[in-house]
Amino acid sequence: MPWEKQFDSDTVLDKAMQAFWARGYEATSMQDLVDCMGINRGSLYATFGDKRSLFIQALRRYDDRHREAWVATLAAKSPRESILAAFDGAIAAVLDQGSRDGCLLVNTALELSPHDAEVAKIVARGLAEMEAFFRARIEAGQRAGEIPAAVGALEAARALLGLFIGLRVLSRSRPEAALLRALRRQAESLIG
Amino acid sequence: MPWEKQFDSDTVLDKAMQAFWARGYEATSMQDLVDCMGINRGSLYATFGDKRSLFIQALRRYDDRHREAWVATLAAKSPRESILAAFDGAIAAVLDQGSRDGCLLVNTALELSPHDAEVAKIVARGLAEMEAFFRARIEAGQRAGEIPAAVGALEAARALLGLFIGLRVLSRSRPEAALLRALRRQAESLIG
DNA sequence: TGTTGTCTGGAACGAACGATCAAAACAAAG
DNA sequence: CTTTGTTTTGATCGTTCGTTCCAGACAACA
Repeated sequence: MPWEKQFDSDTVLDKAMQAFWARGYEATSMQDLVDCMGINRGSLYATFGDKRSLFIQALRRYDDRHREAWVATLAAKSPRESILAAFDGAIAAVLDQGSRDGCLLVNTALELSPHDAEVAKIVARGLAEMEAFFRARIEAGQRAGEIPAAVGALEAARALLGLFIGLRVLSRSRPEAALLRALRRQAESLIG
Repeated sequence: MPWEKQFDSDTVLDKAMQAFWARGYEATSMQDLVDCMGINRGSLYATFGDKRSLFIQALRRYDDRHREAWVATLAAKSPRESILAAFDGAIAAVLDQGSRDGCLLVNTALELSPHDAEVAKIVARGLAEMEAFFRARIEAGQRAGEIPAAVGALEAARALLGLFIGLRVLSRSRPEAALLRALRRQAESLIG
C-alpha cells in the first residue's frame, strides 16, 4: 500500500483560504497558492482539483470554520450581547490585529457572486444564515426581555446584516475606529 | 499639423468604466477593454497609459459622473427625501433595470483598496464625501424641521453610509426586493 | 527485499496576459 | 501636391497564467 499523505488537507486548505481571503480570487495565482500552501503543484491539483474547485472548497471551509464557529461562540453570550459581540469582534479584528481582510463571504459576494452561480449559492446561503442568526437572537432577546418587543425581528435582522456587511467593507477601505464604532452604535440602538 | 482623434476620450472611457464596474479590475483583461471600448490597442495605451492607469481614470470618472452627479440630483429634493431617494435609486437599479453591478466605489473598496494606496485614496475620499452628503442633508433636514434634532448627524450619517454599502453589496449577491427594502426602511427610521 | 502505489519536485505545455513597435493611413498646413 | 506629425493598425514581444505530465523519492506491505 502507498504511503500516507505528507500533509494535512485541512491545514493546507486553511492556508489557501487565507490567501483568497486577503487578495481575492483573481488576484491570487496558482503560484501564490503553491508557495503559501507549502505543497507541490501536482499534489495541489491531485488533492483539490483546479483553481475554482480549490476556491469553492476554501469558501466552504470558511463558511464552516469561521462563520459557523463564530455563531457558536456568540451563542454562549446572552442574545443581546451576542449581537453586539458580532460587531465588536469585527471591529477588534481591525483595531487590535490590524486585519484588513474583512469577511471572505462578503468579499466573494462582490467579486464572484454576479458571475458564478455555484459560488453565488454558497455566499447567499452564508449571508442568509447570518441574517437568520441575527433574527433568532433578536427573538430570543425579546423572550428574555432584553430587547423591546416592538422591534420587528425580521426587519431588524436584515438591517443588522446590512450594517455588518458595511462594517466589513469599511474594514478594508476605511479602517477608522470612529467610523466602525458608529456602525456598532447604530446596531445597538436598533435592538433597543 | 496632425489630425484630430478619431474617437472621443470620454466616450470610450465610459465604456471602460462600465467593464470594470461589472467585472472588477482583475477579471477585466486588456482584450476585453479593446473589444468593448471599440478602439485599437495602440490608441488605448497612447491615450490612457497602462491598465492600472486606465482603471484609475475610469474610477475618477465614476466619482465625477456618477457619485457627484447623483449627489447633485438628490440635492434638488428636500433633505429627508433626498436621503431616502439615494436608497430608492440603488434599489430601483436592481429591481427595475436588473443591474447587479452595485457601486464601483464599493466594489473597488473591497477589491483594490487594501493593496493599492493610490486607489485607496480615491475610494476613501469618495466614501467620505458620501458620508458628508448624508450628514449635510441630515443637518439641513433638522434646520427645516423634517428630521428630529435628537438625531446625531455625524453618527447617523455614518450609519447611513454603512447601510448604503450593505445595500450595494447585497445588490450583487442577494438582489431580493424584501431584503433591500428592509435596509431602506431602517435608513428611514434612522432619520426619524 | 522487492513490489506497490502515491507523493514530490520540477520541467513543460498552450493559452492568455499586459505591453510595445514599426509601418500604413490619414488630415491639415505649406 | 508635397510635407508634416499623429493616429491607427496588426503583428509581436516576453511574461505569467492555469494546467499537465513524468521521473525520482519514499513508506508500507508481501
